[in-house]
Amino acid sequence: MRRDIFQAIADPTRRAIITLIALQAMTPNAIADNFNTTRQAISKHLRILTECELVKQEQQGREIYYSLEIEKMKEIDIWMNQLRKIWEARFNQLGHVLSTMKKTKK
Amino acid sequence: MRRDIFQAIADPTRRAIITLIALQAMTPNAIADNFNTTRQAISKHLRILTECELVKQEQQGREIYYSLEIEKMKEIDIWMNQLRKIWEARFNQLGHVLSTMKKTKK
DNA sequence: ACTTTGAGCAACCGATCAGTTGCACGTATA
DNA sequence: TATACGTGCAACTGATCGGTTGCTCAAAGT
Repeated sequence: MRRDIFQAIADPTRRAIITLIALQAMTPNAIADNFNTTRQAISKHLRILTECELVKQEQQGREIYYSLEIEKMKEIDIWMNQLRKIWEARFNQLGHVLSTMKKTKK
Repeated sequence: MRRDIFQAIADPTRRAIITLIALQAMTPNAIADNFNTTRQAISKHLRILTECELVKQEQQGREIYYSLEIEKMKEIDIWMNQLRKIWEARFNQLGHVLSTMKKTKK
């Protein structure tokens, strides 16, 4: 199974779950109350989120509290920053080309 | 069709395409040279990226150059920042709880 | 002990996805 | 004008997805 973060956050329901549990740990039932689906469907989403370590569980009696693994979210930042770097490199390159053109003109 | 950015970047091939054209505009054929798939498959990916405005086209004779729409990428930043805000709010709240506990202890 | 409650797991279903093959169309080039 | 090239589009296929229903199991409540 090729579960990665980007696939995990692709689904709107999963993004909503992430937003929900970002504020406080919640049980599957409590999470499901916020959606128009069955608890099992939410459970499936939680399994996917757990599989790619975006979420961690904490058993408390027969209840399981799910909370966000903030560190893992940074992987998205990392990708975005890599992209920004490439973009800036391109921008500098363009600047270089422009200054070269200027020089040539001289 | 519910094409949104998050679904667009869920696919690894599409992320690779984004990284490729972030540096410079490229034609579908040139892009396809970097992958083990057919040109048509890449064309499909480009259509999806175009549909959610992550990519823009520029016709040049019979060739079409695709380049990255950096502004659109910021939508990911926006979501991440919203999440960060929630996370920080939670952190402050936790701090408040801790200080309240301290006071109670006194 | 019996019942209720919270939760995960498995099997199924329709929809969507990523990829392929085949085709059509416009633009260069000979 | 005939041919090669670059591209998009449509139809098909196997795989995956998101969701439902039904089951089991363990922990709480009576």
